[in-house]
Amino acid sequence: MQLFWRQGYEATSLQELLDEMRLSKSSFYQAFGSKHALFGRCIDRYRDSLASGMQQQLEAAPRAWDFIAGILNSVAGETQGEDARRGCLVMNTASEFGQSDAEVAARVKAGAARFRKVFLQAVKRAQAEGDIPTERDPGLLADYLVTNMSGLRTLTKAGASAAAIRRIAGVTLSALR
Amino acid sequence: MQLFWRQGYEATSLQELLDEMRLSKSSFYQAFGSKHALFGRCIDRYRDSLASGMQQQLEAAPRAWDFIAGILNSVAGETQGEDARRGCLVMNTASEFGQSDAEVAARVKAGAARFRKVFLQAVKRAQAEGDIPTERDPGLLADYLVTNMSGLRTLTKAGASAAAIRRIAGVTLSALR
DNA sequence: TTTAATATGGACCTTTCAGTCCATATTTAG
DNA sequence: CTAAATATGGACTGAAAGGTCCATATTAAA
Repeated sequence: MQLFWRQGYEATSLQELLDEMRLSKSSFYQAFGSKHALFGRCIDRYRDSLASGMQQQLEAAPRAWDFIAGILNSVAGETQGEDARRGCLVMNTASEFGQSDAEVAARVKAGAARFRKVFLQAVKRAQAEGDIPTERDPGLLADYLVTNMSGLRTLTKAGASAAAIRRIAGVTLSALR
Repeated sequence: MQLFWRQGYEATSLQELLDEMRLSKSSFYQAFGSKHALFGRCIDRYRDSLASGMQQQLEAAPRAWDFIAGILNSVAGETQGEDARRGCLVMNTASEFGQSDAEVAARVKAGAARFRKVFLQAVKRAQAEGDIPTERDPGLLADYLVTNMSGLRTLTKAGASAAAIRRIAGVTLSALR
């Protein structure tokens, strides 16, 4: 999953996967069937672990607004360190595959839907807490947040600085009020 | 350029390029040197032609605001037709390469900067025309617009409908007022 | 301890990848 | 018309791609 996340599907060779997993080819094919099948499971795992992590963060946040602002600003932190600028596996995959592979496209859609769901809860709670006007459509704002997370991460890949990301995230947030 | 745009760099084979260009291998290598070199020129060409097209649209628009709204909403149209959901070559390349290839990264950065420049002009004119408050930082809003264009196009690749794109674009626009 | 089931290493397969090379056409210049 | 320069087709290369297969280890059960 880490390799696919960092490099994408095509750019990750079977050999790299074997080396990283410390597995022989036969063990690999017995366990996973194919590179493509493993990739599918990686997307699923990524989606589940990221979504549940977000969920926990949301539940732990004193205010849903803090969660939303925190998630958007956290992209700034992804410009530094070991695994900098690797983006989001689901959106990276959307970009690499588009609609060319039906199975992959379905997984991407499911991933986007999961992330949207967390944002939807967050927006609704923020509305209940008085931080977002109740007349705004929470589903639409959730879509908007997914869009902006994706956009911010792509800008990160394009070389944007942490400071730039934080400033743009501020504008994104301002649309919710 | 069309092939790289639709499929990305790795996923486009030399053979596909030769077929599309109706060129033999020797002619190709004499003319372009390598697949990588051609790719670089494609990015440059894409950047120049897209940026100048945007510039023209901006100049032709009765109000800069119409241009901004039009560009954002035009992504909705990219969900249908022949070349649907191929995104933006520059941002697709940002996603595929990240910072892994210095030469490519520089070209991506130059591309993003060009698009930002057009948006910057547009925002400034829209401020002069009274459609965007003058106290807003035009450079920041330009960055925000690039971010949202990228995000909308990635959502397109993830399978979002034209209607969804238009609604999200509406939220994006609302942050400018 | 013997037998059955599972796991694994490594050789091998075909295909495709980007890229090179050279002999032959074709074009341009004098 | 000739000679030089350029363009091109096609054979060829080595490397790497994903994937298969089988004989040998290893483990678990009786």
